[in-house]
Amino acid sequence: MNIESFSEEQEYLQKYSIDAFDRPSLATDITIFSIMNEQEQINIRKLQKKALKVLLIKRASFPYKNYWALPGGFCIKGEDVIDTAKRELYEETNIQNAFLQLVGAFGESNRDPRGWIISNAFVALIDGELVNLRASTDAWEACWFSMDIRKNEVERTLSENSMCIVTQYTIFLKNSEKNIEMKIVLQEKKVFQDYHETIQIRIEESDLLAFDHAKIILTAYQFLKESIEKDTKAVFDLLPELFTLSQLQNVLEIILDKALLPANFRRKISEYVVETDQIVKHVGYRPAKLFRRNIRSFYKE
Amino acid sequence: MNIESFSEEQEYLQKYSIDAFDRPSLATDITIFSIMNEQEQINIRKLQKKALKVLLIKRASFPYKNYWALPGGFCIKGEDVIDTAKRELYEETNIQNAFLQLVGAFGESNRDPRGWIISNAFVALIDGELVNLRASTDAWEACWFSMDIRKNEVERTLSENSMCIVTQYTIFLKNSEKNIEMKIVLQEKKVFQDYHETIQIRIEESDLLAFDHAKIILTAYQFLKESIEKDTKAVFDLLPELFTLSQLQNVLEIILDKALLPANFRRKISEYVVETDQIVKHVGYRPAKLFRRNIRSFYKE
DNA sequence: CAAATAGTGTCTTTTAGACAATATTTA
DNA sequence: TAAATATTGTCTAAAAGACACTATTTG
Repeated sequence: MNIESFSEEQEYLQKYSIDAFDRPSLATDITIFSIMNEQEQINIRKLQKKALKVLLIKRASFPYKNYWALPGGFCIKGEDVIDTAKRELYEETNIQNAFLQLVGAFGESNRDPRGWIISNAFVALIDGELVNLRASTDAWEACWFSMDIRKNEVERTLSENSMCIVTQYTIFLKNSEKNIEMKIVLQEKKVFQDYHETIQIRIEESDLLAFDHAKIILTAYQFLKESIEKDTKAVFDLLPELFTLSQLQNVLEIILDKALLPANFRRKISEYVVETDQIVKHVGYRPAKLFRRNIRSFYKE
Repeated sequence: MNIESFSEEQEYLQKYSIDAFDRPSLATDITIFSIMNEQEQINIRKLQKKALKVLLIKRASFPYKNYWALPGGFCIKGEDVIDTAKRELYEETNIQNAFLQLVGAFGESNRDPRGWIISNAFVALIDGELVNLRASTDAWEACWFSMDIRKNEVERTLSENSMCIVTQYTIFLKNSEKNIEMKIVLQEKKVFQDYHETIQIRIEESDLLAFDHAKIILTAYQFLKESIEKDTKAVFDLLPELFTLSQLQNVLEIILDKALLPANFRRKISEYVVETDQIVKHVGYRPAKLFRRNIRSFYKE
């Protein structure tokens, strides 16, 4: 840039007022998924049942006071969006070091009664057993909800060059200790026309979930499922450093929502794991070897 | 919600001032990729060479006056983020109906000299031949740049439980008619430590590209490549309604950056396409059949 | 007919799926 | 030793890769 245009630019910037246009508040919402034990162990002779869980926080203030919501909060000046997400997540739940991925921008005009608030939604998979959630106080109450999601195709029209699929999703969120159960219903409409695809999600029933968080959770879930379907390796984020192959298989089965045959499963993931010399202890049956990820296999080329 | 808490909430909202906190301006930037003819046909007896292209706009005002930038602009109140992207894209380039996908949120504090401006970046693949770009004026000048990207591993350290890979990307952007060439250099650092991955991209050399758009373009390119590697079907967005299998193969080869064998390629994509009774005309060699997508194969289950 | 691209057939290798069998531990 | 899970071996089917071949059009 030459000198003239530099000073011209300086002048321009001095006159520039960022307040000339309306600005939104920018927030983040984070969907944290984990695969955890369904409940306390009943039979020591049996393997623990596991379930997909999502982390929610009870809102202590308006709007949606006493409703449940995703952790998250507003961007602070000078902070990159993902750093906002990390900070809020830590403040509200005590989770650090999650690998956050952006899954969507939610900006429908009526999504927040306080005004024009746009949310960038992130998702992360973590091993929930490793986290000590912040203790509940009057202001905070974070807890895990088991998540059961059911898909039901409502309508499908197909022609040579267009199609429309309407799917209804029913999500059950449940926390047994607190005896809370929620039923969320959403409708997704996928339209393909003029060689162009559009997807819309509408909340039909939101129960005790605040804002448009039902929509965010569904989007995050679809993101999780697709990323693991396309690349199995993403599943390791859900596991501790050391794990057994059955644990790994179980986690994968829950997300993919289908059973896998041990022999085939083991063959397939063998390159991603390394055997350690450690073994699971105190189980009422043959103990399994502990494995860890094979980092080399992740980053080879 | 009962009556009391409803009126309590109303009261809260009346007192609530959205101006209590600093807010960012929210912008969108859209990376449009296309696979187009490299230049005018020279030899009618030969197939046209094609290349990956990206759409840029010359900035007519400060900041970065006379630099090239991605199409995009600021969110208007009441508008969802993706609608901003669609509107700006149409206004600046005349493109409609692109399938936009969110690829990242860019909010580094120094990314825009005007102040705190966060950008949600979208990517779309289109068939550039179908678009009549808005004619250039004093204010607008949109044009396609061929994009050549080179990857070079600078450093790799691997241990049992951590790793660091530094990769340098050099991007050449070129428009022959206007005789513009740009060379962009970026460095990507991938670190895996404590069972947790982080990725950072730094611009080393940005040439005539405005803002942090070099970073956005690289991110969008990686997104494009990965989505097509994971699911071939995404490639159809880059093609017109009717296409030959060689065109399809060529497009795929450019993105995946590797050669494919015709027989195997055809077998693999056969379920996604339907033969039409039309044929390519005016070519100096055996004309190819024209195909279109098989929508049924996209949405079967 | 030569050049150039379009399109097919088939063999081999790799990967995925199914299923049966064996191994190890503890109540 | 019975119950429960861990682990391995092998057959089969499907998908991916390699390569040679034939077909069609136009200058």
